[in-house]
Amino acid sequence: MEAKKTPPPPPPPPSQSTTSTNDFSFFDDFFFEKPPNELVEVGDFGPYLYEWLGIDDEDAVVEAAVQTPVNHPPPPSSPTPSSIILESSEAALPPPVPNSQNSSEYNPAIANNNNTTTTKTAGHKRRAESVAGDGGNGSVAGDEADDENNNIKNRLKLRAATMAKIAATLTMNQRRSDNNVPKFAFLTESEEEYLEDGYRWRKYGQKMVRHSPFPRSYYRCTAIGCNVKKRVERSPDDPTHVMTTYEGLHYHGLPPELPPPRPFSIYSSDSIVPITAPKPPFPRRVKTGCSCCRGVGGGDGGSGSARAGHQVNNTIASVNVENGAIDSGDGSARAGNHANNSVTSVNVNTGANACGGGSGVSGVNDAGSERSAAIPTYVYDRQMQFVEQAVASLQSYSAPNAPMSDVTPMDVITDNHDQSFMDVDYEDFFGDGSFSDFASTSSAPAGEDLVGKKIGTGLLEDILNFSPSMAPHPHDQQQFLWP
DNA sequence: CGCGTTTGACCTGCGC
DNA sequence: GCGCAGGTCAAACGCG
Repeated sequence: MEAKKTPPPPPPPPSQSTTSTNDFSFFDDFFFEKPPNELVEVGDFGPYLYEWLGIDDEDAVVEAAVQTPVNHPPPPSSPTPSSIILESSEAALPPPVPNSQNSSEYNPAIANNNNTTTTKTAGHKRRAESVAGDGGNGSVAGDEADDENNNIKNRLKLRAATMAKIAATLTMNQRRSDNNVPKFAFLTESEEEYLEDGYRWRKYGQKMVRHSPFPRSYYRCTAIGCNVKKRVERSPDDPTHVMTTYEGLHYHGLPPELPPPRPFSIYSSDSIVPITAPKPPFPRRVKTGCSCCRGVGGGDGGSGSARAGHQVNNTIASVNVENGAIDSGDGSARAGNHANNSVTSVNVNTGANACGGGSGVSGVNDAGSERSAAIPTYVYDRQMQFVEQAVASLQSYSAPNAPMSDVTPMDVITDNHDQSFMDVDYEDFFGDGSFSDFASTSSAPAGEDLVGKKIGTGLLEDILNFSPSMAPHPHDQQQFLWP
């Protein structure tokens, strides 16, 4: 890596003795929150890394990583993103290359080429840069590019091996309590227990829960290496609503047999129209009929296989995104894949202090309250990833004529490392309401990427305006070089 | 036969 | 320490 990259603050020694291999707490703040383009280097950890890993040398680390391939097809021109495979914690990691078809995104070499002072800038900046036509689609010439890619490869491998080691070290319950796994939830008015979202899920459990007469079903994403899970249950308070909670992020695309997500906008506007709305009826991966077709009824046990045949008039009453230690506990639901679905609010929370948003409560967080902290842009990026995925799912599988005008301003709540809150009203930085930039689709008109720049810049300005005296986290300082 | 679901058992954390 | 609750496992089962 070039010298212009400011070394991250070295983590404390993993442990005072080599025996406490379970002490990985020092990764929480540093390791797991590396932005998408920031890969762990050996030097980041000082001499303790291999000792902590119990591995003799770097070759062994890399070798271990190479032996754990993932079958995800890498995006074009991406520097070996598929080398990452993690047993449990990968959901918490930003993707080496996110769901984007812009090959220049998340390419540190290219990003560096564009701006030598913002090596640590996150994805949205690079999006904006590439659209600005200042070389964002360019490439690093010759050996320099090769060296850079090799460097990235090696560090990816190292991170993979390290994370695998960590995962192997974690006990089951340590994994369960991983605070870094993002969670987001939907509450959907639907007769169906299971609402298609475009991903393929495998059910691995069902259980009656105390607070509800309805069973809770547990699903895992079936994509290789993907650890995203979701819980599905009917709301005990309002049985007309289905709650679905997602845990983790998909770092892969939709199954190929599915239609790609439509570009979209979730913001309230009469003028909003889907950009490339598919013509109904949509292709669907529906296995069995819904209740209107075969009468699932309110059946308890054994109802887990009830796939949606079609959902009509679903209403997304709330979307709650959370990356915090505290589970919102409100479950969720996602958009049905059919007619007249609507989103009434989106609530994002990546902070350790969860909003605890109640289920189905629209606009859980009051905009403008408790503005105090700055957030790193990569945290913001992760927020946007959550939202991107969540809303993309909703939008992709909702009807083209869904009454999106019902959407209310989105609140974003996050925290910094000090866990203080910042609360930004959606309208503050999503000024024109367009959210399409984050759909990471190749079909979005180029102009929409400018929207992304606008959003990001606005957010940072908003943050800074509300926290002028807040010293940023050491990781953050470079993040705020966003022009 | 393969794949996904079902479902009882098991594991773990937490409160008392 | 015990019981409860949530989450997960895995063998059995069912369907295409």
